[in-house]
Amino acid sequence: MALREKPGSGLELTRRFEKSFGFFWHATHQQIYRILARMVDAGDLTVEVVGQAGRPDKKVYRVTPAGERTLADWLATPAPMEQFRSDLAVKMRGASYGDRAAVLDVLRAHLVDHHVRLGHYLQLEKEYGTDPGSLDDQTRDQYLVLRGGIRLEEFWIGWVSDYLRAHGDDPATTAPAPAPTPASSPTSGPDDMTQGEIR
Amino acid sequence: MALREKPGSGLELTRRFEKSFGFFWHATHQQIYRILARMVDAGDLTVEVVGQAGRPDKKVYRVTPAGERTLADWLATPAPMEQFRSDLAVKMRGASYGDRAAVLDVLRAHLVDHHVRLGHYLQLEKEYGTDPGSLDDQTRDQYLVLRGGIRLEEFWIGWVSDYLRAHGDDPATTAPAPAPTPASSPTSGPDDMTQGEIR
DNA sequence: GAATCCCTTGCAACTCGTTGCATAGGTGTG
DNA sequence: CACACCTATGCAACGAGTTGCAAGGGATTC
Repeated sequence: MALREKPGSGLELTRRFEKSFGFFWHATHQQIYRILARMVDAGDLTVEVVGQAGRPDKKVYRVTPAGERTLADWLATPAPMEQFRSDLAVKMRGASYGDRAAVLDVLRAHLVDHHVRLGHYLQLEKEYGTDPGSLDDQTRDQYLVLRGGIRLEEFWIGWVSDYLRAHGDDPATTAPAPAPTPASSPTSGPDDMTQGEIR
Repeated sequence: MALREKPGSGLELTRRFEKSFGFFWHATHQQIYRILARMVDAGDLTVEVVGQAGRPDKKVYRVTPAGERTLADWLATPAPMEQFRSDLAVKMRGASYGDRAAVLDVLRAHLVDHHVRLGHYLQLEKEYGTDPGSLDDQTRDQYLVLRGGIRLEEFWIGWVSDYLRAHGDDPATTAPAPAPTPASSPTSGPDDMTQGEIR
């Protein structure tokens, strides 16, 4: 996978993944392990078991030339448009079949979540300095993806604010998060919870 | 499900679903059938087999009072934030591990797709008239969800345009779709293709 | 008249992803 | 010392969703 260009073990990768890909792709260690195993089968990776002092052994994975080719191919492959799918949209759409006030509550909660995230992302954005044009290619890509995250949060905030407003609610009371986390917050970030029921 | 408030059969629902939910939730007839069966088990729906002249029998599903309660409960249930997940983001992020020009091509293709969709949605938006405030609750919800679709397309267009621009590409050449489909296009709409490889 | 398509329902098999649990040694806390 | 926790890997089971295929009759087309 695009980030495995630096070798590492399953858990390491999981964490690296979470940290750098976190907000636009989440994966559990389980998934990573399984995919890693599959990729070894396919010849895209090699494994090397490394013993560690005072710790369980770990398996260090490395990308093979074939793997690099696979990756390059994948990158050049046109992907079909992504299917947007959202419980929240369903709730907005179907609000009149239930307690509208309750739905608005749910939306308001989401709104603050998105504000929090946005604040977090904006914080991260600062770390790229004032002139993104001066960054090297890889870092610029990172920056641009982060910009996407920011735009995404703005999209959500705009949308549900619209909805709330149209239903006589004042989204401004769900204030634009005042002071975000001081510098870098270790515990914060894209906190994911378990999935809810669907339909 | 939020739309099954009007009775109908599996295939009918599938089509209704596609038409009204289409762009923010896609479901195949298979899924619908299975979920329908499950909901009958759960007591949220009743079935009635209806014979038709010159056609296979169909099963008409209806929501029970218990089903309405289930739905209302679901609507009021706070859902955890949705996990954004995007191949495209991965490609942008990892473009330097492959042929960047090819990635830009992929992005350009997406850009036109999103422009097309946006055009389509804007067309639909017109049908709601000039004063959305005057709509009844249900129709307004429909309208507001459509607004979300529009915002979503704008998000995508903004994002990938940013990316292209940052990499010396001029997104304007991927022009803002000139003349959209004349009035209502039967064959167009959220056209979905099969999924591509992941990671 | 034959071929083809549509309608309706459904089965089987698969992928992707999640959750819960197990193992097995090492470290830190009360 | 016991308990909880971290690291590291992994199994088993499940749920959601997709694809391919089937059956059986009606309608359309050549």
